[in-house]
Amino acid sequence: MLINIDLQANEPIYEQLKNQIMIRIARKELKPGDGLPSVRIFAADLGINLHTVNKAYQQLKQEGFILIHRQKGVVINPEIPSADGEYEEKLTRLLRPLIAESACRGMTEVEFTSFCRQLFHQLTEEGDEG
Amino acid sequence: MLINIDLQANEPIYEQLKNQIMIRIARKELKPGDGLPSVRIFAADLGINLHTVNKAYQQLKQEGFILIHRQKGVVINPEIPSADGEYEEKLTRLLRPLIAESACRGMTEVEFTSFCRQLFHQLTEEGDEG
DNA sequence: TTAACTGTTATATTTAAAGTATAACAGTTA
DNA sequence: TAACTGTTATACTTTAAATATAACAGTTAA
Repeated sequence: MLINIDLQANEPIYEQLKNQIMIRIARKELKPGDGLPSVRIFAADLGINLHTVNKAYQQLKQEGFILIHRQKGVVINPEIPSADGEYEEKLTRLLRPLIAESACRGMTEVEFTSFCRQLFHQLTEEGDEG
Repeated sequence: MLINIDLQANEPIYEQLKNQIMIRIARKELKPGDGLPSVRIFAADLGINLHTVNKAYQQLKQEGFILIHRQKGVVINPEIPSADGEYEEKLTRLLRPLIAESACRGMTEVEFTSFCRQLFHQLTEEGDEG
């Protein structure tokens, strides 16, 4: 698990952890059924507290990305819930300010969507680890 | 200035304010040279503190969206800085987690970019106020 | 059985950000 | 002079994030 955490960043550590794990699932560096470190091991590796890892795990579990078996450990969910109406609402809420600022700064619709397409590519096609 | 603020939301009030103003600039409901309420008036209208409005204004000024003349008030900047490398870095940092989660949830590149295109349209083409 | 490991829960504490409450200053305008 | 600007300063409360310990319940291997 090559995870980089920036302790100085504005973004909360547990959010960074969630994002890093989701990014690795998208890149297929983490595949369905793959295991994640225990909260204690992961916390020790990253030099952070056990509860911070646990908070990330609990939210990832709540959102359907991982399964937690009491003594078997943490595993990537083979059936991550598809994007539904609720998720699209969340996505809209988060994307709208980014699109607004980009438009204010002169980016066209084509420029913005091309930018997204390129990022999407990097996240799903790049790398040899998957 | 029809601005809606949700005092119960997780998103900080000054962030909501910044976003609402940027969205209205993108929609051309706010045009170059248009004035914004004074910090005191705006705060009173929204039922919040003067400093919260001031914080939003200071950041919008810092990012080039507004001009502040000491006694003349606050005005939409006619020359909002274009998207540069630094902005694209920020945009990448904010978009990557959204794209990763969308990919995990089965959205394709086409579906995601279409979603963005639609949102972009709503923000720049919709409404009669502009 | 014992020891070592899981996730989970509880409690207490520290730190930083967000927001509020007042107050004052300096400059402009009617 | 009075009323309005943005700005700055100080003090306070509330909340979220993160840490520090400790313990519990269940599993697994020695």
